[in-house]
Amino acid sequence: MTVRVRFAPSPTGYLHVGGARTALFNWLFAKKNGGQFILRIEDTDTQRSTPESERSIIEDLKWCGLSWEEGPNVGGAFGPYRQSERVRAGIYEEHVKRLLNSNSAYYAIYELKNDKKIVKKTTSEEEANDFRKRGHAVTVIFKIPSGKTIFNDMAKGEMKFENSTFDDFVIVKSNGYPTYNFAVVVDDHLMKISHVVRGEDHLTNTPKQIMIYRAFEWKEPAFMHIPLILGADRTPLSKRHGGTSVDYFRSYGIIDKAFVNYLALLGWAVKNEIFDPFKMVKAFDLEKLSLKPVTFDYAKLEWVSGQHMRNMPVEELIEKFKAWLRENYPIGEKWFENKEYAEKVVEICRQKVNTFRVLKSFVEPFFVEKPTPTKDAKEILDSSYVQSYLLPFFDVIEKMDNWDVEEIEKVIRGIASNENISKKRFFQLLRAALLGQTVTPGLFESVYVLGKKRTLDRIQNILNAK
RNA sequence: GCCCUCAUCGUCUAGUGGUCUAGGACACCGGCCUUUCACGCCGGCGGCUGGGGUUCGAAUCCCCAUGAGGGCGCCA
Repeated sequence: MTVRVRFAPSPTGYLHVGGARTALFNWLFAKKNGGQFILRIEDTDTQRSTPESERSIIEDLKWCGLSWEEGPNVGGAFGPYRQSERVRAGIYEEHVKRLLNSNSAYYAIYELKNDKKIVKKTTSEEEANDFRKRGHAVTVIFKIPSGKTIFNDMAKGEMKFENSTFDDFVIVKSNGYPTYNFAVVVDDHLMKISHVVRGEDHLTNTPKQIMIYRAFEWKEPAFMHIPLILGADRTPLSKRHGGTSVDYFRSYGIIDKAFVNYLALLGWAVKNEIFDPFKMVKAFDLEKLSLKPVTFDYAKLEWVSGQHMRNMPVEELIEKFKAWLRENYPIGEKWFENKEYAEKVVEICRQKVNTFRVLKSFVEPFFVEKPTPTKDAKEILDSSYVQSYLLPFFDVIEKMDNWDVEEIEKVIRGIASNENISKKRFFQLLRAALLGQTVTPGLFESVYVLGKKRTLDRIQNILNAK
């Protein structure tokens, strides 16, 4: 059997980290089994669905590195892949009729001014249309059969539900659109989905859906429900906890691979925690996922990001960093005109930061003509002793022939011990003078990367301002 | 209220009846390195939700309790 899985977001907001994780696990499962990963847009909520949301969800999925064989704007043999388009194609309508005919569903006619109160149930289309013409709201309701519904969840084992614990439920709204529980069944079946892997919030929807499968006499796919992501206080992850959308972490400056790495880590035990999830498909095993709701740990995410920051080839990091700058700090893109210099700068800065946002602040002073001093740096530069230590530094640097880190270190240490100043103060003074910050990459490396000319120019600038 | 799921350090987890005085990672604390902040290295703190069983033996199996999460929409 070919594995076909899908991710089916509703375009009513941003892609949530939980959604991203679900999508990732589906993707991983598909790849591992040589199957297909399908994207379907569930936009049957005409009030809340927006095209912008669909766009941003798709963009965020792509940022995560996910790709799909079938979906909107991609096509495929089982399209269309937007439910609104499927409504227009009459796909659900045709299936509702079958349910009506087999007595598995009925029309509900509501009181004229009260669309909560059902005044009549019927399976006659004619009768329903009649009422509709007279202004009554009409829906189609699925009739819960008697008995039990039993299925096997891939993670949790046998699930058994008494059908009597469920109430008949609406499958077609009065505006003609199918409801979620109905549309998923029809689409998953028609799209030949073999495994439905989704959040645990859908667990109790599953028996309802299975009842529909059985009413159609269709074979249902395999189901697996994965735990939800919670915040530190064990309540559902929300804005109060920090960010919840993929978009948030993206602009926060988390590296894409690290984000996906962390998502995979949530519930998946591996020996080496830092990895490229896309190279781990063989090792991936859905059924080994942990069953308990997981807490989203922002600190660990940052750590994972930092690991990737340092491990990945600089060229690759720079590509990603440039993409981040394009979206968040466009003037930073021109920093990379001098590729060789930029590479060196990034190389020394990446050693100490975890996110692009912080990388940007480390890197920036290397690229601007005259760095704007931070408050701390300004305080140092305003003090009276500045000239007396910067002058000898200038002279010594100017005389240097071999421009290498060891030599620079020797020279700087030399001044610190000759002059009447502590190493710490002197080093901080140089940081402030050269980079306008008191927190910088290693001082000797910084001077080395800046190069002789820039170093001299910057010192000259400070001296002139005195 | 009814139904469903889950339960090992603060967090993510290893563990599948004896090798567990419960292992790792993040966080935290201390130290080293040292030029700031970090990175890195070393060390420390810290946990089997409770109660009953089953068994020679339970983190591991069963039951109950408790706690947490989810569902019970013309939302998905």
